[in-house]
Amino acid sequence: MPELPDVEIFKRYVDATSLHKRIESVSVSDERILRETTEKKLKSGLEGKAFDSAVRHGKYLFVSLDGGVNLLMHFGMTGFVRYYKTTPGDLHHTRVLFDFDNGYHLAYSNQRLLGKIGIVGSVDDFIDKNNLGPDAGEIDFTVFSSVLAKGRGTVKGTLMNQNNLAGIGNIYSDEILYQAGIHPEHKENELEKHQIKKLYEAMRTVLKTAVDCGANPDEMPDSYLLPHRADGAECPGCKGTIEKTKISGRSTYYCPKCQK
DNA sequence: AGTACCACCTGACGGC
DNA sequence: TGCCGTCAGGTGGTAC
Repeated sequence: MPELPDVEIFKRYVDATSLHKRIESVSVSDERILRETTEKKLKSGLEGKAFDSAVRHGKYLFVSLDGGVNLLMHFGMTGFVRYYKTTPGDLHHTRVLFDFDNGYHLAYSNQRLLGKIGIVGSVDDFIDKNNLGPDAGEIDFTVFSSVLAKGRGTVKGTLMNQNNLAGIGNIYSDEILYQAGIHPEHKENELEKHQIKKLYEAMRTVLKTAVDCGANPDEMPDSYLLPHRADGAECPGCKGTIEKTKISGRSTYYCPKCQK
């Protein structure tokens, strides 16, 4: 699931539960989730230290520890974190577990193993090295416009490309385009100025609203596509029919009447 | 340089 | 009941 709003919720969750507690031990139950590190390195880097603060960039979460080290977390499609004292019955697929000195635990769960856990020094270096664009929640209008002006692909593809701007995935690109009234296959360099402005405003509003709703579609306004994101569903705007199609291999939902 | 497609994984669901 | 294909909100490599 996790796109920018979801990861922002995870960040707040980690901030609220897991900071300033001594990490007694770290255990990895599936090494395939590790990125450029090993269980041994993770243990030696984290055990005995404490999480200090969490920072999010796009869909990545970095949790800093004393000593200039950061735990890197990416959630893929099925990842999340959970803080608890007694192992919850509905918690499966814990890949990495952090045990704190207060008897509580933080689990990084990820069913499909598409995410990753690692250790990085500087967050800025990581962003540079991976060519991540500015965070979608922070990008200013001028930069946003210049990004959109140069590409020749579909608007949807551009919004989802993490090298352009970081944090938007399949779900929220659909929502943003729906709110902006722009067809997902619109060629990005053929967008008019007022459409780019509208897209930018929609992006900001959607991301903020989603975070305010705890990234939970059930909490979102009825005027949003997310609660109606199904083939044949009723468009909350025009009462027409939501259609499903595929754009660059990803399932895409949109309203043909509202989005031109 | 930019875009399209497949592989990486697991599990749920519908059809036969 | 069981097997099979398909699909799922991400990313990175490779091939055009």
